[in-house]
Amino acid sequence: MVRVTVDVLIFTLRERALHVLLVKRGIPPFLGRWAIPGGFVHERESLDEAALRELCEETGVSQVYLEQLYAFGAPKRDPRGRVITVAYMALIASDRLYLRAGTDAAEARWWPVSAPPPLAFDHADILGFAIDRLRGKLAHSTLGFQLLAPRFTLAELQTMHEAVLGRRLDKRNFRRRILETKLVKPLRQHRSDAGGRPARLYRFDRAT
Amino acid sequence: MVRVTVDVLIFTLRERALHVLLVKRGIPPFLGRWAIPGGFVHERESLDEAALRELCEETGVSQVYLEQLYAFGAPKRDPRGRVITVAYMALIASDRLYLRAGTDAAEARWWPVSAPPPLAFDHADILGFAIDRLRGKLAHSTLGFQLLAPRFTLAELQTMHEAVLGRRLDKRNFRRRILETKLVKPLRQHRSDAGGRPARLYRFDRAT
DNA sequence: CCAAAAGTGTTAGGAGTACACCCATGG
DNA sequence: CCATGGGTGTACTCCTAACACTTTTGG
Repeated sequence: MVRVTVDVLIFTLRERALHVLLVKRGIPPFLGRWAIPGGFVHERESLDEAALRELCEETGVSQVYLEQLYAFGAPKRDPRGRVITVAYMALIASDRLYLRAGTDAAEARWWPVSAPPPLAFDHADILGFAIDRLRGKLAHSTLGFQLLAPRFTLAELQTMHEAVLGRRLDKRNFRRRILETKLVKPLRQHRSDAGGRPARLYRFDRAT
Repeated sequence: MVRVTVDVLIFTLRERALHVLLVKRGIPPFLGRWAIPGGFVHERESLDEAALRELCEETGVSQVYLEQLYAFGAPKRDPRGRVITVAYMALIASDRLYLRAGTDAAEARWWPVSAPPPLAFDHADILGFAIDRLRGKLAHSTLGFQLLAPRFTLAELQTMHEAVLGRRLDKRNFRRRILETKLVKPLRQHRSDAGGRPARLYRFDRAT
């Protein structure tokens, strides 16, 4: 009989780079190898609910962006037997994150997607699939805002886009394009992190 | 324990309209209702292989375009118990089709996607998902050629696009755009179906 | 006053869209 | 010769991309 798991790719921004949460396996197979967090789907929960549960167990957060990616079902992807996995992608703003102590996993940490460690199972394929999907949807949807705090500067928004896409963007074109969409609403507040002119804060405005 | 099925949406063109193959259920639940053809995933086959197998059982064809769409896993989507289904989409040129006699299903026939019958389970959702995906990918990929015979006229190609998108397209713009892509190669042959000037034939040319 | 980051317009090229007439063939 | 479908070009709009200097603050 087939067993079904969900694996959840949890992305966040740290230090201007896109990171993914991985856990170190405490049991065979692939003991000590890094893996995408996940687990079996329970009898009375939907796939989406299972993914939310895994996400919450791992990070303690809820109310996040979550999207199903793809079902991976090669017969020998898990040496223990027939396991099909449905991969999900979650995006979390780093200000909402505190990694939960005492998880199932022996160890959990953030890895930059530009230089991940060797991964267990077919998880490298799954990670590649997720990054492609994330890049593809960034321009045509509002999912990117999920990686930012509720109030953000345009420089932060641009840095996020650059981190996801892995390339630099033109500041003036970026700002014009963003402001034309009416998806962000300027606030009266400003913020000055380092020395320099304080930046205006914006918030995401789904309505318009 | 969870069971896993694959459901395969098989699309083709008939009489200038996009059609989908549905089967009439011979057993409860939803006895007599129309449904997307599918079946359980076997122990030693991948999801893709299971979808190919179902497709071949239903239509007798192989070597077709097949793409995984989405995994549907609401706990009560099947009243008999926990069944997760992975939906696939297949595209077949009508010249390659002959519906296989003596399938599992009591009856199988083509339905126009613009006016499908009431469907079993959550299959109406799945059909809607598939059509959205097909429309979305038509412009940015070469999958549409799978719905045509190896040699086709530009009018046939345009009719196919119109059938999938559900709207009329401008002839001159369509032809210019297609020819600019270099994806089609003109042949020396022409064809005259009805009265009128014979149309030049083309073939899909993946190489360039 | 100097360093550091924020903020701001114009131009050129390419993509998409609207639109009307002549051509080749069969009957 | 006429009905039928095949085949062609131009102009306008909009989006994208390239590009450099001024402004505001903290130290």
